[in-house]
Amino acid sequence: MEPDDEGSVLTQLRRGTLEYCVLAYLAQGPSYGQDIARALGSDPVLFGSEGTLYPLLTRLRRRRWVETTWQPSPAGPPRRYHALTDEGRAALRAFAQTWEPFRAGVDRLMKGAQ
Amino acid sequence: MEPDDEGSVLTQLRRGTLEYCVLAYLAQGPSYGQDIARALGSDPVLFGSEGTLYPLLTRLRRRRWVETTWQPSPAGPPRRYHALTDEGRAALRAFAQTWEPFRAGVDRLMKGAQ
DNA sequence: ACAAGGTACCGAGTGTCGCAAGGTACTTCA
DNA sequence: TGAAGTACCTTGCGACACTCGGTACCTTGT
Repeated sequence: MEPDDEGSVLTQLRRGTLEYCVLAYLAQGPSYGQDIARALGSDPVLFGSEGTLYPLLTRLRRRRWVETTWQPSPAGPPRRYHALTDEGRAALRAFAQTWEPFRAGVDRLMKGAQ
Repeated sequence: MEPDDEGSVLTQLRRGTLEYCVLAYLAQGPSYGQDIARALGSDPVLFGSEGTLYPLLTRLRRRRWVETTWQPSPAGPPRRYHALTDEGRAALRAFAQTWEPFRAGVDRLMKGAQ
């Protein structure tokens, strides 16, 4: 893929934030893969493809930031619901405190560049 | 390294933005490696170590976003000055237009998570 | 009954890029 | 002459978003 393709700029931007975006979405209530993909995908800026999501969710599970339960679907195969743990909430708060000054720093530099 | 270490969160955040931060700094005037490192390093949020910078500058040069000239230093080895090209300025503008909605999207999700 | 299509989950392989550590070279000054 | 400061550069590594491909479940139409 071309390195100066705009898509790849977004790809790089999403690194490190995507998993916290998922956490933030889960903070509003438990959800399952396809729903998360649709929700974050509705803002095409935040989320690329579904193939990204499942490895990410596995990572969150391994870190015990989410706990999962299988639940039957009204129509279709069962869904794996992901619920934030206390550790997950703490990680999300920690991220928010890192994100804030970072975003401020980038904004300041960008503003100075015009 | 611990995955929930705060340093590594920043490392991931910097991906994709760091090179545009350098471009933004260069938009204020040509500069050389050590000076860029000091300038961005003064905000410890944006910049980690010097080892990151030179590969990054090489990348910018290869994409013709900067042009370099060697100039003698008042004291010490010669410095390689990096100046933004028109292409570099265009890339910076394009990034600013990608960054804006991205940052807005993350902010919105983070705000909704409390 | 059984094929087709929608829903849902998952994994292997790839490439990019920030980082740590280590290395080279030039200049000045004691 | 050797130590200290400045400046540039490379190697090896790890994290993670992405692409592509695959499996399984359930409903519906014929």
